[in-house]
Order: sequence, then C-alpha cells, then structure tokens
Amino acid sequence: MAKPTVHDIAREAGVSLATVDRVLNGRPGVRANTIERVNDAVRSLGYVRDTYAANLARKTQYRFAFVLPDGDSQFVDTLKLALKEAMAAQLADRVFVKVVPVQVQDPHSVVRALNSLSAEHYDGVAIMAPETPQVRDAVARLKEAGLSVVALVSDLPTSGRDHFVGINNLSAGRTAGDLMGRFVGAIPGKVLIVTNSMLSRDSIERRLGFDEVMSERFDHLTILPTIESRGDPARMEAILLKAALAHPDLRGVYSMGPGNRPLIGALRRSGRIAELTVIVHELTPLTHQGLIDYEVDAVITQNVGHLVRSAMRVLRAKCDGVAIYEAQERIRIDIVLKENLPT
Amino acid sequence: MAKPTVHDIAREAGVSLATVDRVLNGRPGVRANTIERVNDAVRSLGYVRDTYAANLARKTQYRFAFVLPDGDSQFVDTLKLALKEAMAAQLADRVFVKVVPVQVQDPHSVVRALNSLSAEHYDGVAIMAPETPQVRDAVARLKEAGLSVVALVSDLPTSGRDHFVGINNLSAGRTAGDLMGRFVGAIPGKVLIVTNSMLSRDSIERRLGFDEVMSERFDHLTILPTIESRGDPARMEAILLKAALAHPDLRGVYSMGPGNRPLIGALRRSGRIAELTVIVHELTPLTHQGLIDYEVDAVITQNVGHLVRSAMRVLRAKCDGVAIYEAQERIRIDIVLKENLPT
DNA sequence: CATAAAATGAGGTACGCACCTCAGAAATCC
DNA sequence: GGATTTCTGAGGTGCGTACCTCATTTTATG
Repeated sequence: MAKPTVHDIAREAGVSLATVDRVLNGRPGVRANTIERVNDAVRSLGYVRDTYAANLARKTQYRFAFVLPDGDSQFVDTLKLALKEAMAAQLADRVFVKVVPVQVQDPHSVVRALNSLSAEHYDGVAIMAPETPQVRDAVARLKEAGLSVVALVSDLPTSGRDHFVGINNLSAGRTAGDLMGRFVGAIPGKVLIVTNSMLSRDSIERRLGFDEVMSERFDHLTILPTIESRGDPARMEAILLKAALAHPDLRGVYSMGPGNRPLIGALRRSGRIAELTVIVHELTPLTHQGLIDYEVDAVITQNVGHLVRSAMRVLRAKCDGVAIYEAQERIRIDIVLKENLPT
Repeated sequence: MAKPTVHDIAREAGVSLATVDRVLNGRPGVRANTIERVNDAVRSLGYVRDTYAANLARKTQYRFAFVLPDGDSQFVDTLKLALKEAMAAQLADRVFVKVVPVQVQDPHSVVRALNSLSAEHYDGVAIMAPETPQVRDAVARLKEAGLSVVALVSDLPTSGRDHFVGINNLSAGRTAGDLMGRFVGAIPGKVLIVTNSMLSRDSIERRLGFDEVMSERFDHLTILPTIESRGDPARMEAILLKAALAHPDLRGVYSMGPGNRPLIGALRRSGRIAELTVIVHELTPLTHQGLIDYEVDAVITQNVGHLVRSAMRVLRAKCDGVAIYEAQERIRIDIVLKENLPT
C-alpha cells in the first residue's frame, strides 16, 4: 500500500540492494537477465524513484542556462523578471539558473553562446532564438553532449530539442483574427498587419492563422499588405503613420510581434487610435498601459511565469528521466482585455 | 555560498543542533533569548528549510480533504478530473487527497462533512461551498483544531480561512460586460442575465461588475430583469424561452453560474441562438462544444488545473509554515473563444 | 543556599536514495 | 578442471532534516 522503495524491489526481484541500485542508475556489471528481473519488479510494484531523496543523496544541483535575447525588448524583460522570481522560489529546490544574453539577430552570437555551454557546467538549456540552420546544428550538438534542451517561446523543430515551451502560433493568429472580426463589427473596412519580419516562423504562423479566420468568417474586411519594420522603429513609425492616414476606412491593426512602442506612437500621432481596433501580442508594461488607456483593445499573450516555470519543470523532468505532466505544460493563449488585466 | 543547513545555524548562533531543532519546530524548552539568537542566525544566513529532506525525515504524508459539491455539475466534474490528475502527479510528493462530497444546497450536510474532518486524519482542507453562517463557524472550528483551510472557487471571507483560491468575481463580471458590449456592437438592444440564485455571493459580485461596465461604456444596451433558475432546469428553460421570444431586440445573454445546459437548450429552441451573443462561465465539455458550434460566443473561466494545484501548493505551504509565492497563486480570469480553446 | 525545574548539549536513529568498496559466488574460457 | 573474468551481496557513508534520550549546565524557587 505504501510507496515502494528500493528495498521492496530488491526483495521482490530476489536480488540485493546494490544490484537494484546498479540497474536503476545504469551502472555496469549486471547480467541482462538480472536487469530484466529488477525492471519487472519495478513495474509490478509501481516503483517511482523519489527524486528529492535522490537529489539529496546525490547532492547535485540542476544547472540550467537560459539563452535569451539581449537588447531592450519589454517582453524579454518581463520574461527575465519572471525567471528571477522563479529562481528565488526554486532556490530551495536545488536549481541554479544562469541567463545567457545573445544577439538574436546574429546567428553566430547564438551559436557561440550555445557552444560555450558544456555538459560539465550545465544540465539543461532553454533557448529563445530564431530558427536558423546554424542554431539547429548547435542544438543538436548540445543534445549529443547530453544536455536537455527546450525551445522557449519560439520553436526549433527538427533541431532535436526535447520540448517546446510556448503557444501554438497558428492558434494565436486565429484568435487575433476572431477578436478582430468581432470587435470591428459588421461594417466593411480594412485591416493592417504589422510585424518585425515576415521571415520568422512565428510571424508566418500567426499571419496564416489570422488570414484563415478572416477569410472564413469576416470576409467583409480587407487585409492590407503587411508592414515590416525590420527592426527599425523609425521606419515602422513612418510607414504606419502614412498607412493610417491613407486609408480612411481602416478599422483595425494587428501587430504580430515586438515593436509595439513605435506602433502605438504612430497610431496616436495619426489621431485615429481611439476608433481603431488594435490587437497586439505580449502583455508588457506598455501594452498593459495601452489597455488601460483604451488605446489597445486586446492583448494576446502567454503567461511569462508559466513559461519559465514550465521550462524549468520540463528541464528537470528530462534530467531526471521522468515523464512530463503534459496537461500542466501546455501553455495557453491568453486573451487580455482591460477588464481582466491581472492585478 | 552554498545552501546553509541547520548545522550552519547552530554554529552561527552558538547553540547545539538540538536547540536549533527545537526552535525551528516550535518545540518547548528554549529560553526566549536563545530563540531570538537562533532566529537571527536563520535570517542572517538566509536559511530555508529543505522541505523535502524534512518530509523524508518526518515520513509523513500531507493529508488533504477536498470538500466538493455532489451532484451533476459539469464544472465540478472537470474539477474532480483535474484533482485526480494532480493527485497522480503529486503522489510522488507525499500528498494524500480525499474527496468529500457534500450537498451544497444543504448547509447541514456541509457542516457535518466539515465536522467529520479531524486534525488526527487531515492536515488541510479545501472547501467549495456557499457561504453560510453555519459553514463559517465550522471553518473556524477547523482552523482552531489546527487544520489549514482554503476556500475554493467561492470565497468564505470572515471565516478565518487561510487563503482563497479562485478568481475575482467582480472582475469576471466586468470582463463579461466588456465582451458583451464589444461583441454585440453599436446597435441598441437588450441583454438578458441568468443565474441560479442571486443570493450567492459569486452571482452578486459578477452581476455588479457586469452592470458597472455596461453603464460605463455600453449604455445603449438595456439589461432585462435577471432570470433565476433556483436550481430548477425546467423552470429556467421555460422562462428563458419566453423571454427570448418576447424581446425581438434581445442581443445577448450572460449566464453567471451553473445551468448552461437548459440555457443552451432554450436558446436553441427559440431559434435565435446564432444571432445572440452568448457569454457563459466555466469551460466544460458542454460549453466547449458550444464554442465549436458557434452557439456560445465566449466562455469566461478559471483553469481547473491551476485551481487544484494552487490549492494544494497553498495547503502544503501553510502546513510547512512557509510563505506562499503570491504571483503563482493568483488565478487568472481566462477568456476562451473558439479559436483559443485549449487542445 | 539547597533543591527543584528549566534549558541546553551530545549523540543516536531514521527517512530513501546514490555511490563506494571488497569479498565471494557464478559463469566463461582454455 | 583450474584459472580468469564477470556478477552479485553485504555493508558502509552521507545528504538535510526530524525526533528521541540522557546527561549536564543554568536559572528560578522556596
């Protein structure tokens, strides 16, 4: 009835504690036959290793690196803040976290950072960086070296990462489309989409989802050509202002990525921000204030606290070789309006 | 640099291990003066008890009771399901949970259940039940007996409960109002509110929030007198059907509590469900399907997984006498549309 | 000041596990 | 069948904590 321990397994399998230990920890010196006996006992008794006792005995720490974009992104800042909080809370749980800042626009910077993470100093890595062939290779190398790797916010499929912690961007785009269509209402008009770059996988997926919903359910709205800022706020602001003034029947603006500051600035300058339905991504101090001021109508976001905690849980589980609790690790797409802003 | 242990504290405070232990575990036989010295050492070294090692040594289980409404509420069912999953995941963490079903409409049933929970068999209790004087007293008794108590979903203020795990219902109502106003659009019309009973604290608060937002921002919409089902589905269905047919300019329906099945049934029968903006609470199989079928426009919900996990974390923290990590325990108000339904 | 009472120290055991050593048993090889 | 190699058992130690006992010191009490 009580939780089975290694002693119970030893008894059940008719072997000694030492042998159970060898099997459980993959140490050599056990006949295949005996290994089977032990594993059978584990299964039949439903033994699960007490990871806390194990860590206590092993006196290890989990050493994780979080590779995050450097620079002044409010989203990354809130992410870092959440990470800091989580670290404080997890300190008791033998988790050591190091933040590694990288210049995400430069794949070499990312690769250099990843290559600097050896299995000697780290047990796992969480990476938030755009998908490039170089990064994929570097991740594969980390995996090979025995590190656990999770992709954070932005997925790195085919890189061999253990897990992706983040939202489904197709659904995020569809959600934005749903809200846009409903908020704008039945009157025909135009919708503007802005992004940093249409090359990133996230933007492509969000755009795809948005388009799907618009054509399925709101075809009285016309989508204008996408505005790409390419990381240049001034450029973004200028083009946006021009577009806002050029289309008197513009009804809504959907911003798919970072760069909400120049967006809001331009819309304000155009004098039309109040009448437009503005939907952006990621809840940050800026977008939070935007909601309060009725300048932003909806924010589609992912809870940064959940992101970092999920990343840590998954990394720990991978290190322990334990199955993850899927339902808990699914990051939801949050819709935030003025009224349900978290307090 | 390394994590301080009880040994470090003993050395720092200039006392023996036994004394540190007495202080940390509140055992008697230590002079006030000495207690202070130990506590100072704890503070200055930043000692945090390793709860896992502690539990290992204490070889206790956390024994929690979840007092939940009996009967066929889909919301409670999903809550129970989440509880079951959480139990499976927490089994490794020495948590034992017992579900105690009660007839919530009968305060005596609740009180009887609560009184049956002795400190001998339980360390903490999570309660989901309406607030009545009898229940308040029973909770106070539990606290007195040394149990940790959290109110779940529905708060029990002034009962002395340690914590409330659930959403802010005023904000939930405001959020519903915000969505209703935006989804319905600029055309004047009427809005219907239905609930089980306007006597429950939750309904009152949601209604208050909804009204606030409607009068602040959407005063072209008129709110019809509230329909109360009083737990009678047939009655609800009949009144609702009548109301839906009596007001051709009805634009939206807001359901504040349980009883979504007769609601949707009546609206379907009225033939107007597609044109109405329907906003309900709690994501269940029924409302999930309603979103998919375009019968329900938005669901305002709280994540049951978070609810139970938060309740467990809080109960554990209270039992350990450890501070809770506020940010993680704040239950958000989730807005679910067809497009961001969790997969 | 003697004595009882309270406070403290020293030390042990246990929890479930990892990791180590060494001796002895079993299997394999020539 | 003896020598060698491969397995296995018995046992110990330590991780950070709880909880227990028993002696000893300190403090309060009459």
